[in-house]
Amino acid sequence: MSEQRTTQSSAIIGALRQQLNSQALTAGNKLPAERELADLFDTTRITVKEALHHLEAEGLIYREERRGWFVSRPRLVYNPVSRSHFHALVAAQQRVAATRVLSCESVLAPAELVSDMALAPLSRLTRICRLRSIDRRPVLYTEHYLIPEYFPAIGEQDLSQSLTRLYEHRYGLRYGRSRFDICPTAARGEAARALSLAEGSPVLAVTRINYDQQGRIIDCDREIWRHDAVRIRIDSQEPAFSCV
Amino acid sequence: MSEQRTTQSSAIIGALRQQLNSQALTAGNKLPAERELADLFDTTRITVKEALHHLEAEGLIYREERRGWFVSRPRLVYNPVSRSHFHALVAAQQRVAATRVLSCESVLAPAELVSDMALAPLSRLTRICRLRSIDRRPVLYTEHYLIPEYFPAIGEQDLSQSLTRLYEHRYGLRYGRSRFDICPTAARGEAARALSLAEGSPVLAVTRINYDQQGRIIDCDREIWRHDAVRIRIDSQEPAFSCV
DNA sequence: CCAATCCTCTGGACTAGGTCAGGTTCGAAG
DNA sequence: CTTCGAACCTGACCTAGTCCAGAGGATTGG
Repeated sequence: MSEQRTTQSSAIIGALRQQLNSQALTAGNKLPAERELADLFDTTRITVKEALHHLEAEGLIYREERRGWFVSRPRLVYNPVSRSHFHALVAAQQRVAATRVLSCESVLAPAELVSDMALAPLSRLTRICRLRSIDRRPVLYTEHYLIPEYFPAIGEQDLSQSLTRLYEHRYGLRYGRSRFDICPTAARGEAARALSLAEGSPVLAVTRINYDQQGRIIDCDREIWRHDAVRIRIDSQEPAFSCV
Repeated sequence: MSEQRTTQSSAIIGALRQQLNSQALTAGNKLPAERELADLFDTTRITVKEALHHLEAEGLIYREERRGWFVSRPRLVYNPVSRSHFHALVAAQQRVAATRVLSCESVLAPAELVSDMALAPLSRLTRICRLRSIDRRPVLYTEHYLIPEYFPAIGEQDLSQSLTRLYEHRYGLRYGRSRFDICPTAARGEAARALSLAEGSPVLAVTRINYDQQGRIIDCDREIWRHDAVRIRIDSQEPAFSCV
């Protein structure tokens, strides 16, 4: 309303935003093809694409490679600090979760983990890659790097369930403290492919290093979330943290 | 190295990434103009732009409106849960902080805050807008919404310092618990202008609702971070949190 | 009934430019 | 020494297409 100089792409953004608000386009719906939108707004595909990228950055819509643009569903509210199980968390928000195990193998520890996890150089770790979906849409790619000594024969277990539960029930390991890093970045490589995202799409990377109750590092996991699928919520109970 | 079908834009990305790694382009440096890069790589500006947007999404470079593209500095490691003071935090990471107060006025409570803060409809709140910089680059736009009854004549105080400190020293209010929401989204309106970001650039929005030690809501603040300027790090001390 | 094939729709990647407006700089006027 | 304007630099925004490859549905042959 207070916008005077209105560019074409912001006009498209406004029009689509209104459609989204007014429920004319509802969650899961497919938008018209880029070419159709270009005709509709009497402009070129590049301009339309720019508007779509804008709404994508806001998290209102997302694209699937060569399938089209779709209206995003509400973000999953996620508290990485509470050790909630993905399936339970998703179910609690009236959504349907699924987990697919992509791989479980022994790998050379990546360079950045050697320092983060205080490993000997050239250590080997067990890497578990999984892809998790909400309402059939892949939203989370995870890589777990485990210290193999603590997890003998983990490859024979059912890895599509909660690993936290598996650690505890099967290996008697309980988490003590953890360190979380939350970093907005871009999808690359395996994660981009698994989430069927274009290389370079914005994602939220959550890395955590987990210690057991004796303070030993037991594993590290990297979560790559589609940026529009999640909202992180943390309740700090008491001001029990020191000031810098 | 394992990329077989290499697109032009990914070739540009690779070349620039290498320059960035090899310190040929170091933090704060300006990249060649888009037109120059297009000549250099013998392609069009649109293709170059796409590559630059990719590196921007990763957080390696950033742009300033009509000034050019620059190499990002290391991200500030930020723990929103610990109540650290911005200036102290930045100084601890060998950087220079600055705060500019943009405005301090009484406003009608925005609709979403009425429910979040459990206010009466049409309540008035005191809004303080500030812009914070690291090494002279604006990286954080904040809006604080205060319950006016608790903060008489706050407009006459020095608002460029830590508000936490002001609350405590001047008004005798100490934080109890807080709720944080961390949400990757896109810059819009005032925040985009203040951070001199193009509308639609990715940002990280951190919203928190603060309660005092008696459990009364005392204020709410919304932080809009340039997405490449920050890495959130949280240490969970003990597994004192319940599972969902 | 099923599988292989083809055909269409879609976004991905790209070319080759143009116009515009805000930012910077530097010289000339005061 | 300061101020103000012109020239120039830069990204922002836009046109008008082309070609390609993956996804998915329809058709066809066994």
